Amino acid sequence: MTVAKTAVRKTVERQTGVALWRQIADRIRLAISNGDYDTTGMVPPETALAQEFGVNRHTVRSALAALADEGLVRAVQGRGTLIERKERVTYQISRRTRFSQGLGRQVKEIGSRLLGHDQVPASGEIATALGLAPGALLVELHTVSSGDGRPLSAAVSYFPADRFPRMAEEYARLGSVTKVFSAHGLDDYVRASTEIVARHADAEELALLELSPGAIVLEAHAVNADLEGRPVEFSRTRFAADRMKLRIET
Amino acid sequence: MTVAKTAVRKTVERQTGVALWRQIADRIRLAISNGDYDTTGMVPPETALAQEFGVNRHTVRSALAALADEGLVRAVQGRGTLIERKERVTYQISRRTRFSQGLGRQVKEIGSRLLGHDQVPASGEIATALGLAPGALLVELHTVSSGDGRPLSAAVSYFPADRFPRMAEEYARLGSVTKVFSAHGLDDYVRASTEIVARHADAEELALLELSPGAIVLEAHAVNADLEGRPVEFSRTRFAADRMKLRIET
DNA sequence: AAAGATTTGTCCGTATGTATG
DNA sequence: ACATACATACGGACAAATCTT
Repeated sequence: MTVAKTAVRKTVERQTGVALWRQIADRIRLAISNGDYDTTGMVPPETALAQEFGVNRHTVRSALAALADEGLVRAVQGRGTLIERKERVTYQISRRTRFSQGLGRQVKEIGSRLLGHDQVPASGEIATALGLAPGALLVELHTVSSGDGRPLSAAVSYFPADRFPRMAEEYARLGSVTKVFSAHGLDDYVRASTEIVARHADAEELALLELSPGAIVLEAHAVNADLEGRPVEFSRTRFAADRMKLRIET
Repeated sequence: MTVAKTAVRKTVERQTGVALWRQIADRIRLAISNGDYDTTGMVPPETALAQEFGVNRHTVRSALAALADEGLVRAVQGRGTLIERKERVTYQISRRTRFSQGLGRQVKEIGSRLLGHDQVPASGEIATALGLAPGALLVELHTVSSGDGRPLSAAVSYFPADRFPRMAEEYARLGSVTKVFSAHGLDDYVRASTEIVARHADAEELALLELSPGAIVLEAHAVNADLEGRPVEFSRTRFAADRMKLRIET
């Protein structure tokens, strides 16, 4: 191919504060989720991986041990390293985005846990997004959602308290924002806008999403509105980036 | 908030393959982009940071040195460590997404560099996305785009060779896919779908986007189609995550 | 069934990077 | 700048489990 030659190392980088075994674990995880090893259902032999990445076999073993610890692969002596789980869950963003709905076909069991709730005054970005005067009362929900036992996202959601006074209690009972909206007489709503940023997870997110340090989160700020265009929800959702893919239909 | 005085390193962890200085650099970078230090425009003193994170001052110095190397902060003897503030550029994704258009209002100067081009047979995901039989000829473009001299994205784009035979040459001349489409008689097109994944940058991306090791890229796979719904472009764009925000209008 | 090849598991030692004081 | 402790990475050798011939 006619590409200008750049002095690019095809191998992993050293002395960067990120251990080689972790960089290699990241690359193998990506290859697995890309389906690169689907023909065999196994990771290539340690010696082959060591050669591919230009490192010692021990280093590859450290990487595979980390992936085994995540439950992504399982090593069997004499046979190889089997892939246990490869799928990234796709989260679809469209005008009719519903959290649980799209996920239902991809995982057997969806979990929604309410970590806590509060009443807070609107301010700044949230007040603007919801079209409220600063100081208007909001219901704040902290939730974690998981698929087949693996945490997928941690969210903080805000709702106008005057319109959805029983939000927290109903959510604890129903486990779905869509159902609580229904219980408050709002039968339909649409996604107005979504903003997405990627960054390293902070300590709280590492704990909530059961991630290891250096992990990445996709943070989405979303506004949902009723059919008259009045905003009904502002949410800040942190997705575990290595377990999720976002799909946007336009 | 009430925090225990002996906050013993709840925030950073050891033996995880990520050096403490890098974990701390990540946290300071996040705090800067959150605007936590906006009142002073400076990072707190090294001793304060060392105490906050429960690490030795040497470790904090390593973290700050890394951030200075990125150009995010500048240490001045006797004064402190000054923040060189940089805003995230917003990239808007909608049915009418045009790369250069939305960026124009946010940066003074947009740069588009053609790294190379090739003719390749369609296969796998790309053939599917473009609705072509495997083996159909494609034009492949490698490009890097920047705003005010900072690299923002690196893309590999594919176009049906029979419909856009002069794609590579015209792009080199016009510097915009939209203009080349026009030159081939395609006056309008729409974004059909976009899939987004976040991951660590590989060695090639670190070089192309001038990132430091451990940096994050947002990878978007997009399909553009003409008004009859026939796909005209498949692109795989890697955005420098710490310089970009994606906005989705639905 | 036996032998050899392949692949993961474990042990030794050495050099360098990271973190503290 | 120095000293100390631990994590990371490398190299080699061999054992144990599995598959192929």
